[in-house]
Amino acid sequence: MPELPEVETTRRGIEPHVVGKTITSIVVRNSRLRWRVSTKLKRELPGRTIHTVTRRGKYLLLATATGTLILHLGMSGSLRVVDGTQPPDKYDHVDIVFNSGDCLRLHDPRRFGAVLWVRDNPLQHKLLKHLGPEPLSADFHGDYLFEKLRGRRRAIRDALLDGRLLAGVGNIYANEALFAAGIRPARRAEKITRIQYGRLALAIRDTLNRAIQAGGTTLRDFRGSDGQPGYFHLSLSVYGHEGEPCPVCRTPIRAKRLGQRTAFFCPKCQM
DNA sequence: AGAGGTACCTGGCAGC
DNA sequence: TGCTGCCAGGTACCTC
Repeated sequence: MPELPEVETTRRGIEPHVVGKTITSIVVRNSRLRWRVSTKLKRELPGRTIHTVTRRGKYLLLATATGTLILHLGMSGSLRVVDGTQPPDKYDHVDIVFNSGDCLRLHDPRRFGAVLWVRDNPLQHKLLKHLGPEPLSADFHGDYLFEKLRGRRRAIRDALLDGRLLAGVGNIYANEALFAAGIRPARRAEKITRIQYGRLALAIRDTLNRAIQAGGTTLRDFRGSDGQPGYFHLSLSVYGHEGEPCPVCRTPIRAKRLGQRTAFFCPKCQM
């Protein structure tokens, strides 16, 4: 589910409800997420106050004075702020309960998500340390892509999914941005010109920004922190639209297996 | 170093 | 209706 826009939508949704709140307890109903949820959380988090809620790539960082809670939503995770008395459902694996009576509830059917507690600088944690630039930041631009991908033979779609190149872009937005830039997903990175990379960087930024504005993309089960789905799926041009007409030229959209995941493109608009 | 495959897990859906 | 197989928004880790 969640790529950068969905995580950012979640961040904005929970921020006003958790900043300044003090944690009273942690409830772990199923500790078997991507990594086992540490029992340290129950000891160390009560009494801590959340100072900030930030995002790095697809990771959410809830900072306290003594450490940071790192949350990842995996493929199917979502976070909601609910009244602590509300009964959990089958996939509500972790609650972070606050002194206000509210709790931050992690729902994750596939359990690819993560909840980690780190005392040191979270940006130096091994999961975050090697992440590439934020696509919405000033240090991400076409020249960066051109320099980093010079001589690389891999498909551009695969390169865009690599968090070490660029943080937070997943399969949906990689495909959508490539469509907007007129570049085929299977195109070898080394064949793309500096000019085209300039267009691609702008397309990535624009696609992500528009998705955030729409509250993210809901394909199956994504819900924002208010329980509402995102609406960007209504704006998807190619992703999930195999056989349907290209919104620009009406040529049927094609789907192609690239590596382990499906790429979508317009054979006429994308070269 | 880079590329490719596997693994983690469940729900939904197409096809029979 | 029910079973089987395949697919899915992520990414660490392994082998070649």
